[in-house]
Amino acid sequence: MQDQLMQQAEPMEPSEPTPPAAEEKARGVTAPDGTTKAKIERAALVMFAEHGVDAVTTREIASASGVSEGALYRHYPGKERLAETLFFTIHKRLAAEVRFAASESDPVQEQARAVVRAYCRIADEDWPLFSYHLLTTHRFLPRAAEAQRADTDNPVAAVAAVIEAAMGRGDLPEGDSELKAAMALGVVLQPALHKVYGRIDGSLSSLQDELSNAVIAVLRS
Amino acid sequence: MQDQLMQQAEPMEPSEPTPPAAEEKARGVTAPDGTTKAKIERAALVMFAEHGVDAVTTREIASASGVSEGALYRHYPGKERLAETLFFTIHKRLAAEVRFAASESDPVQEQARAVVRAYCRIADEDWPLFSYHLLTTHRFLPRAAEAQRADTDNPVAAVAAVIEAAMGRGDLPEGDSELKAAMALGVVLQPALHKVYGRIDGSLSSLQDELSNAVIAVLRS
DNA sequence: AAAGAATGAGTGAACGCTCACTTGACGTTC
DNA sequence: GAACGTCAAGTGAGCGTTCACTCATTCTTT
Repeated sequence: MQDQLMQQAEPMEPSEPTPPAAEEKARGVTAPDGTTKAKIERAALVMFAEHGVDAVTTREIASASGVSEGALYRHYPGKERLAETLFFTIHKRLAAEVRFAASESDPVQEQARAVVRAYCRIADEDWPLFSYHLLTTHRFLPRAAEAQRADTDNPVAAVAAVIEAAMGRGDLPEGDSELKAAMALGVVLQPALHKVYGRIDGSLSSLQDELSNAVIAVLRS
Repeated sequence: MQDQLMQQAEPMEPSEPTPPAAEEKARGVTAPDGTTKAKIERAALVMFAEHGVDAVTTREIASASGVSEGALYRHYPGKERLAETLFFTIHKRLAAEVRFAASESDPVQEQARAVVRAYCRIADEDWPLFSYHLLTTHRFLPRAAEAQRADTDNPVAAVAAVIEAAMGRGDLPEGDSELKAAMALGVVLQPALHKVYGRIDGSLSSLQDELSNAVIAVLRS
């Protein structure tokens, strides 16, 4: 990206392969940090989240991650599969975290608080990954519609399961658990979206009390 | 679309220019029904909503609306502006309907019910338009970030204004009206999204009581 | 030296958009 | 009322560009 000049510039040490001006850390999503695969994933993720999958070219991903375009194809069969992998990585992780957070607490209010806290933590820890998931759900979910209900776990099913269990326990009034799950998720995800649009600043975690209270109110409504 | 065969086929009456098998009605979004512009808009809208703006080609839009590709460029400077026009048409309409619905009722619960009812009605009346808006917000909103706060009215600002007024009136406890607006919108929009994904069936209106109750619960939380 | 990883110029296909042309409705002239 | 001119609307083959992907070659590691 920095033109052809730097080719015969000073021979920087190989243990620091990224240019000095670069500030991005290459946290892996699927691969161990520092590997070529991780660099590709991180660069793709950040750009996908900002501009959308279609607006980012393979050349741009290569250039931003400091590797060649061909290297991308050694690790992924194509751009689409790369985008899909990134999506489902966090998709499955969110589901797992929801189930875990709910399993650690008891009355449904505490479960709600724990789940909201987990969502906020994940979002703040890796905002590009979280916002990418938020913005591209409609690209990948319909395709996996069958796999959805079958093997692949997902956040919605996880939340619905928690609600259903609470209903069975008498913690919540009986009702449509799918709808309750959707509404509860909306309470958290819409503010997250507004953060993407710049209408809300600060971390999501700083809102967790208000979010939790609203979620609990929805569940009881 | 139907090959070259039909050129010298039976001479169908000119008052019925659409092929007999066609079932789409060409409800206009910006233009009067039946016009070429309306046909283009409707076809583009349906395909954009289903596959995303980038996945639909101008050739496909032309073929689906039964006009030539060139005709599209007589009415719009390009595909992107077509997509943008469709988006902002409903964007502004939603804002106007929110303000109107809120102005017609008094205590904030009734306002919430009226606004939710309006949202559900619009969604059910023209689901392609509504779901297109839902799925492409992140494509157009950031661009209009400045215009957003200035001249162009928008649903979020409208909802926030209603909430703020209710707070001033003492109808609701004081609090962050932007956040409350986001959460309240999420309660409605996330179930709408789930309808897009096929996780929820039936009209949105059939859920309006549950949605209203949840929205009110959020506002009071 | 052999295998694995990375390179980057090259390729073919697809796409948004253009433009010379056709069509038909309407007005004007004699 | 026939001939002509004008104009808006529509057409579709074709143009230039972009992009995902390939592969012969080079570098790196063991």
